[in-house]
Amino acid sequence: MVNAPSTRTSFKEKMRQAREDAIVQTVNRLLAERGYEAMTVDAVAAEVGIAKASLYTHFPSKEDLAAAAMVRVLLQVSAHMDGLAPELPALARLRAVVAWAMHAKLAGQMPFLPSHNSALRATLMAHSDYLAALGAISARLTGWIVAAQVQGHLRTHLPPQVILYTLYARACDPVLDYLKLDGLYTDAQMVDLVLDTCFQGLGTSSETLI
Amino acid sequence: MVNAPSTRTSFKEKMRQAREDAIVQTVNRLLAERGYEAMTVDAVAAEVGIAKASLYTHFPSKEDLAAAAMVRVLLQVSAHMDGLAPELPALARLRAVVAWAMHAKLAGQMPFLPSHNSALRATLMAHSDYLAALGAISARLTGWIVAAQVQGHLRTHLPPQVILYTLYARACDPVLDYLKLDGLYTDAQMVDLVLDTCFQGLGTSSETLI
DNA sequence: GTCTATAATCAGATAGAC
DNA sequence: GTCTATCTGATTATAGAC
Repeated sequence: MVNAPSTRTSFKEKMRQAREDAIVQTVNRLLAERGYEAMTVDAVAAEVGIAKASLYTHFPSKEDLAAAAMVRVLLQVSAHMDGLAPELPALARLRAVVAWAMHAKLAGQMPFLPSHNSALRATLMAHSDYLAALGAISARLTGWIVAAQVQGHLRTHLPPQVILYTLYARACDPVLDYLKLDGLYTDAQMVDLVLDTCFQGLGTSSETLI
Repeated sequence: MVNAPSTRTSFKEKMRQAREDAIVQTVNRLLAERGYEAMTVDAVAAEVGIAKASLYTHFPSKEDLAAAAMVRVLLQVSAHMDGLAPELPALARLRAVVAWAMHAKLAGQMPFLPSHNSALRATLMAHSDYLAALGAISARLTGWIVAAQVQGHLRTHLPPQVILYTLYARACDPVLDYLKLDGLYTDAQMVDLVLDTCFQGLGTSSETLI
């Protein structure tokens, strides 16, 4: 037997996986550039360089395409979290995760966060892989948030949930888009500025106005 | 002459204006709920209770419809700014404007901020009324920001432009959407929480806060 | 001036050739 | 398995009746 069936299957599966990666990466970029509604399946197929019908052999619908892209990002975030030194203070790890996401956004690889009630939101909320990845990340981040509060690095009267949402929102902050349009700062400077406003706030500590 | 032409014209113009207001208000809400792409002209016409063709006698295109809604919000913001007591510190006025926008968002009356490069963005950037209103508000807010920095209430090493963008972004903060979904807080509590994270930041500092 | 009905276009999804 | 060609439905915009 020259070709063992398992070998052939494995090779084909590998190719298939590679192409799916290329597809999902393209979807990621187009989602970041245009958002879900404005991203067309034709554009995805054209950029990947395959026929639209071939796309549909990999993903049954446009919504699943987007969900796969979101899951990919979540898994990347999770992997990045795994790589952070455990001896770092929890606050430093939180900053690092948000900074990583901001850099991804500036690189055009961070799909928009589904804030407004789009058709996509319902799909994502029914997508078990997405929910699992999001839940896992949220649980870990919440643990870090509580730890940072215990260590006195995050303000304790803010509910952890509020801090978690704020970090998610800052990871996709449109301020980065505006600053990038101005072109006055490097990517690193923009990330530092937005991180600074996020953790330190806009106001001075002396102001006590409400 | 029983009916003076000017009177009839004025009355008709008044009716027309009233209907345009109803249209724009509906557009505002649908933009807030669904975003530009997902808002259909059919839906607008249906909610207003007129035929789609009648809509097109008021506004030549969907894009102009959205632009009118954005201009309406900007004019409302401007009017709100006019109504703020000038003796208030600049920081208090800035907080009040952002708080007003947040309440509008929670009430479903704040159309999304055109952050991602949508088709609408190009239209708005070519819409003179929109640019004029946005420019006027930005100039006034920047003046308040600089004043607050001079008074020591806003951190001086942050460029005013960065603070301005941050305030715009917070006025449409998706954190409000997430908190609202949880349903744990009143509108006022949510606004206070997000304002707090915006101006005070998430982190503690060496100096005591509040 | 408003509405019904329709044109024109575009996007998501699929059938069938190879 | 991939591509060309097509279907189906939705959406923007308009023509023509009243």
